[in-house]
Amino acid sequence: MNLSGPEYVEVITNLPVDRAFQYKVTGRETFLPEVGKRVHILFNNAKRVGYIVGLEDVPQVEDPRPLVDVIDESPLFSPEMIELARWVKDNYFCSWGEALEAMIPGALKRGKTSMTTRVKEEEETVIPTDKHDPNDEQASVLGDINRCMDKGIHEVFLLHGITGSGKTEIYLQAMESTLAKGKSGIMLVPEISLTPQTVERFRSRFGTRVAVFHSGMLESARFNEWKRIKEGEARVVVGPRSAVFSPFSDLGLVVVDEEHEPSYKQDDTPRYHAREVAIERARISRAPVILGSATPSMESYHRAMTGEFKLVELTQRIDEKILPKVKLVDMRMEFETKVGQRVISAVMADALKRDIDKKQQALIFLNRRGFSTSATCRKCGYTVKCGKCDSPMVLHKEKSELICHYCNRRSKPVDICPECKEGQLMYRGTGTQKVEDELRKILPDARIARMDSDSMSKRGAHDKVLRAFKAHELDVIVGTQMIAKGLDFPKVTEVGVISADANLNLPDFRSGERTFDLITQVAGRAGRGDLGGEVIVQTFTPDHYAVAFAAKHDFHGFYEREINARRELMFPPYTHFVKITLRSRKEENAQASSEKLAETLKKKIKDIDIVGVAPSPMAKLRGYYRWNVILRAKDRPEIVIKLREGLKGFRKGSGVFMAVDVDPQTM
DNA sequence: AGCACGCCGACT
DNA sequence: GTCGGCGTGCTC
Repeated sequence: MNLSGPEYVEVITNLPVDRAFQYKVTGRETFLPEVGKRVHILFNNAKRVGYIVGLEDVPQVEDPRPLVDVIDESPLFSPEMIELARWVKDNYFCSWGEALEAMIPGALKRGKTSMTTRVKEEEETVIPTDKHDPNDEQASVLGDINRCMDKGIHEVFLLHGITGSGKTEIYLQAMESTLAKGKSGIMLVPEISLTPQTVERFRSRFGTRVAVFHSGMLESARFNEWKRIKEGEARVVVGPRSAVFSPFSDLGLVVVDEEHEPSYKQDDTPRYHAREVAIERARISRAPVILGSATPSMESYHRAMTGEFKLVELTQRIDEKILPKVKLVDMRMEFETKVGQRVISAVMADALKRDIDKKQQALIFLNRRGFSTSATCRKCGYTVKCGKCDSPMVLHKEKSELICHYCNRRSKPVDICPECKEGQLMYRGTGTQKVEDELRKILPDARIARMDSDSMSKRGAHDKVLRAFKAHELDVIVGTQMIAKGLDFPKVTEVGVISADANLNLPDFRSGERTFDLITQVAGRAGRGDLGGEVIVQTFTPDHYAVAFAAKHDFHGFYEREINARRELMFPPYTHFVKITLRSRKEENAQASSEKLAETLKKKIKDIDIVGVAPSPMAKLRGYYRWNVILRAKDRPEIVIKLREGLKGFRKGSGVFMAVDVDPQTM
């Protein structure tokens, strides 16, 4: 028996069971049981990994089972991180263990203590980049942030700055101050902007003190980086949302770049929002947070307006370049007058020709992969859909396939309607592949490349195209989201948006916001050099406020308009939505269960605001029929507590799966 | 989440 | 008679 140690430990697991279980310490464990260490336990007669969250001297059940062993010599989780996990489960509806486990690499979840890692690739020679002297605006923010760090004050700074206003330089210098004060910092970026260029920028400033996470990293590399952070070797982390859980013991700063990006929300359990976790984590560590964006989320800007966040408007463009002019092309007119100009308008075509003649470059943006977007029968009107999803099959010309963009199911393209077996199918709508074809017709001499996840699947392909573009071995790039962010090419004088309203008709209260963000972001790619720039935006709804304000570079105008609508409709940021999705192979079961759930909640929770019970906008996905129960609440932790209570008696039908999403990014 | 217990239908 | 369907409840 261990005389000094505890007699019992409280253990949680990654099961969706929101409770700790007690185990008996035998005294024969390899290591002393302590809070934050992993253990092996027999739970329900199965061996699994658990996490110690408490020590006890009195048994709560008659005869707790003994620990199998303590895995770790020293704790994996600090008390702060265990608290953070508790916050996550209280705000996002998961178990404590599920939240805790989201914080560590896969190998550790499986009980491993070490991993053989491949020999590190040759250290590249890193050229330190010049540190710019901050201008007045930047110096002022940096001063404020430094004061917070010195006094141990948690404050959230919202940096609203147009492209080129020097946000990244502020991040880098704030991070330098953090390190100078002997603390560590986290820099969150959306996965899509985690390009080699971004990483390079950090490495050049901080060298080997930087740890980097990105998707497509080998598990061993992930483990390695995690260990370097844990051991204090790495002091700065750059990574996507999960990097918010980096195991620093001396956190001094968290930066969330592009804070409005939907990719900060995890779309499986635990369904946390990394920006919100970042704020909570920094609050626990009494550290400042910097949120940065050219198009802040309604949520964050509203919190800045109410004084909860400190708003910093960066108005000076570092190089004093003026913003590019945005020209809207009304595609309704185009359709009426010029048959055959349906993809690229005459205005855009002329501008591109001019641009190429002048030996300048262009970026053409369309947020849709493939050649056409749907295949519809001329006779009976049937649209070819994926057998497993409620979505049209998209023609991909390269491999001559129909592909479902939701489940990746593939089939052979056909000419005759599979429904009526008579009508000819017409392939309608425009994807990046069609745009590429059209561009080659309009600009026969131009060197054109396409960048989307189809053409960029090979490792290094992305980098290769960008390098070629930089060297002006390419004139035009047509691409999806992946060309909308961060690219900085001085010879790009023309930026085209093929369809500004692609997202506008989605049944989602954020569709206006998304459209505004996208146009603004893409527009930011033009005119970054001395040659000036122009943006041409094709739209069927030039009068829509999201399109019109984006064209005028007027964030504040857009915000005012949008926030008023949100207030009137009682939508976020004035409330929180909770989306409960029930899915089943049989549609009746999904429907019956969601109706039953709504009834149960109505009965058990007083004042519950059930906004709707309806099929999900994507009513069928991967062979499952989906129904949503949407709730609305004033306070997030409160609705989570109430929901836990309300769900206690609820029995969903067999074969029905339920997912609870707090603050969903899509409805 | 698993897994066992338990209570009703169609089969060797 | 029994095999097995999945509804229900528990896991220290």
